[in-house]
Amino acid sequence: MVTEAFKGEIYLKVDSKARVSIPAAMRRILDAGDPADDSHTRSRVVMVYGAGGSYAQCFSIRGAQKLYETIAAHPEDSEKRDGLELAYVARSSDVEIDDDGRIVLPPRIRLRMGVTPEDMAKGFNAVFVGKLDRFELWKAETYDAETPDLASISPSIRRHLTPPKP
Amino acid sequence: MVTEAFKGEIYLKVDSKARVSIPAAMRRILDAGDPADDSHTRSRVVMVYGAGGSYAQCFSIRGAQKLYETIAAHPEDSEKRDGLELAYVARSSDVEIDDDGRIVLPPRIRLRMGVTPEDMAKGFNAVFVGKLDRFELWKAETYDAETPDLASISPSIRRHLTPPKP
DNA sequence: TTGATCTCCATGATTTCCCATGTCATCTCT
DNA sequence: AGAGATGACATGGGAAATCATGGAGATCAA
Repeated sequence: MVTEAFKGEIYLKVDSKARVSIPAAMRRILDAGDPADDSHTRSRVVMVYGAGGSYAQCFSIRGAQKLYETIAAHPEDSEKRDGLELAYVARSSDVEIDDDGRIVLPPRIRLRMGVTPEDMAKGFNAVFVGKLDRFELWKAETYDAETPDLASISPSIRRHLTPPKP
Repeated sequence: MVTEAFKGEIYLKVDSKARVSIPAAMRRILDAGDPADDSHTRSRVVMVYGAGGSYAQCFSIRGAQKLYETIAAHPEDSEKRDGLELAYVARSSDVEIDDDGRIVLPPRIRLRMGVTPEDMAKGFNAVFVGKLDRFELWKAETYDAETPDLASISPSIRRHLTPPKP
């Protein structure tokens, strides 16, 4: 049922108006995952900044709906439910993709990513990191610093690529 | 059936006349959720102050109708039904949105939010907090103090994203 | 009349929209 | 094969529209 998935690390520029192009390949997945009713012409991306890490998590509309169903499965008055609503609903925004394939990063997302006023004045680089059902959006500098380089992770990771025996 | 939902945390100013702009994105949802009959030109928001917490809960007209149906599903003479009717029906007001997109906060709502006379004299900041089918309206100061900050909630929250076992 | 409330207007800031440009990769035609 | 056309993408800038907010006058109730 997995149609197509977010993949890859794509570096793109954010300009001084906080605009970024969404990588074309990812944009196509977002388009496909946005039910076409006539309340909105353009497709959208759901950006979450409440779930930890110095990056934003991004979902297609359908991806976000699945997330909300998971949240709604918790009892209405539970603490977990409150926390999840705070992290993934209150601390999220639906962002429209304009006709040039760009979005404007909302202020809170920029905050979460660790974007400084100087970054904004000059523009800065961001990385889109595909994670199958979602992608993450990082400030390039942060991503490069916090992400283990390939040499160190790959041998152990590879070992787990074989499905575990039942 | 999910049309569109309230999301995000938006900080706005309340002036000394108790006026606040409703964030444009939320206003659009309220507009869409207010059936257009000619008894009212302007759209409205249903503000509830009886449900606990130091904030007001706000619904679109349609959202409130759904709420009333839920309440009506409880047996007529049950204690739960009485409580819900008091909290969500008696202690609520329909507030009109003016042509500039603003509302005037009713006194009862201000009371619930913990707004002091000094706050009113100078004006103060409020936060609109989206929760899908409704949004909450807080005094900014209170919200910031009572809401766990991002760093502290996130690691534990993420762990709970797995749906609860039935 | 005196507050209080409602309407309308003004303004600065932001956001949105539209068009232009540069750079690739691909395609077409001789 | 190579020159040039074509089209998709990323990026930049200016003009126009929207948004939040402040204040002045009109209206209403007591």
